[in-house]
Amino acid sequence: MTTELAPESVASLTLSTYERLRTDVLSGTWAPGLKLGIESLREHYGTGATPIREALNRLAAEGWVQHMDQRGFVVTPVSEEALRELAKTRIWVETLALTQAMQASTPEWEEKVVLALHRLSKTPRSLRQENYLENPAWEKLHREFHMALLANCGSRWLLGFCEQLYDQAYRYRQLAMKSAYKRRDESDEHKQVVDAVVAGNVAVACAALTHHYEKTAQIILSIE
Amino acid sequence: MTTELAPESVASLTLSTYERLRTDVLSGTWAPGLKLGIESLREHYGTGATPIREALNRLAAEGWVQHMDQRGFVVTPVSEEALRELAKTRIWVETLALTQAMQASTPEWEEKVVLALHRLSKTPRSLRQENYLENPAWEKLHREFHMALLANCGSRWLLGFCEQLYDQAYRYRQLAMKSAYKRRDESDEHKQVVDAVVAGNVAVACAALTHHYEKTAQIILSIE
DNA sequence: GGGCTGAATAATATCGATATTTTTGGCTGA
DNA sequence: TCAGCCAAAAATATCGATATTATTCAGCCC
Repeated sequence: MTTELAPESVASLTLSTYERLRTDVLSGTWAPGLKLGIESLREHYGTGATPIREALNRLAAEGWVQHMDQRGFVVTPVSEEALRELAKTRIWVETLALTQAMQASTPEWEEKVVLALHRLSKTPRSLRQENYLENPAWEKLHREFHMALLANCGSRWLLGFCEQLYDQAYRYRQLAMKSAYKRRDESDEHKQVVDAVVAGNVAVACAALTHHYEKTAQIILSIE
Repeated sequence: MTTELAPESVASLTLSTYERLRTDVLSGTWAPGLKLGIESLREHYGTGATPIREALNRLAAEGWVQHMDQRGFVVTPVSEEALRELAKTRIWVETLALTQAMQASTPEWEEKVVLALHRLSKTPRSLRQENYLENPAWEKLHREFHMALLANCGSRWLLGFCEQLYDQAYRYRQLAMKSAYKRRDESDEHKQVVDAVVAGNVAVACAALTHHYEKTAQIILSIE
């Protein structure tokens, strides 16, 4: 057997194009409803048409873009109704996942959750004091915290659904940030969830998580 | 505006290739773990490499095939453990969807469910009396019945997840059928769910649905 | 004899060009 | 003036060929 090198070192163009395109849709660089012409993307990302098309097909299956047969791709539109539906679904599905995770609780899992919260709380939300500037490190730890919370649910399917919903919600957060930033302190909300998890109180934990998401949705809706 | 023709009449090659490939994976024509070489698929489906690759990318995002970067595609393997996890997840998620659907119940929805059951019960499970031969009409109506049951849940996301899980379970059913067919009468199980839905009893309906899926998984596991 | 090395081989990934399809815009006729 | 229609233009979808990357296998060194 040969020695293994870092697998990411030479990703295929399709993969890296996929990742770049995905990032740009998530971050709102490509606005909702925008037509994504093959030719313009080809130029923008400096590749041939094949990697672009393959990436777009994957993104379409994941719901980030829509594919109209013979008529190209558009960034999936957003709407107030879609956000409400997303938030609702997220509460349902993540509540389910958290319940299962807590029922299968182990000391190792509990420790990972506490650790994830600790790391998150030590990282600043914004890179600048005066006005908001996204902190990639915080975003990464925030996602990891929420996923650590659900990691123990015992179903990769369910976990995958939660990731999808998280990322979808992230896009709405990003789009809202573009128009206005409302200062907010989530750290207390996170802490309440973890406290309930450590105490083993499923009902309280789910309620805290629900409250966290309802508030997020409410803030975004108040901006738009 | 010009007159609209049937939109399916001239599907792009990518789309029709995607559908054919998907069908072949679902039905077990391409066995789990099988390497799907671009060249052989290209010959088999009589197209260029581009439509094949695009279809494979979509299927990869949906979990039907796995994509190893620079190393091609393989049909997602199956395992006893994966089936158990799938069945478990399905019960969780569909129970959730059914609960929400019933809480938002309307006469129209109830009627659609009853109708879907009626149509299903009038269609034979197998095309032949002596031995099992899949009846595509029954399969179609069976899927429609299960989706009608959840259609009222109020979340397209949740509904999409349920469809994914249904189709995944379908593949396991198909694979199991290839080795042995156990005669089974699902019609009674379906009826029990609908009776509880009509009666408005959420707990009983969810229990009946859970029982239905547990039995399915158990039968498949007993074969393998 | 066993494991490593490095060309030969086979496959994937990518490109550039072509064939189809949709869209645009101007023209005609009422 | 406006609807309907045809031709030109733009874009998507697809192909065939090429560049890149993994795999195989024989030969070599230890």
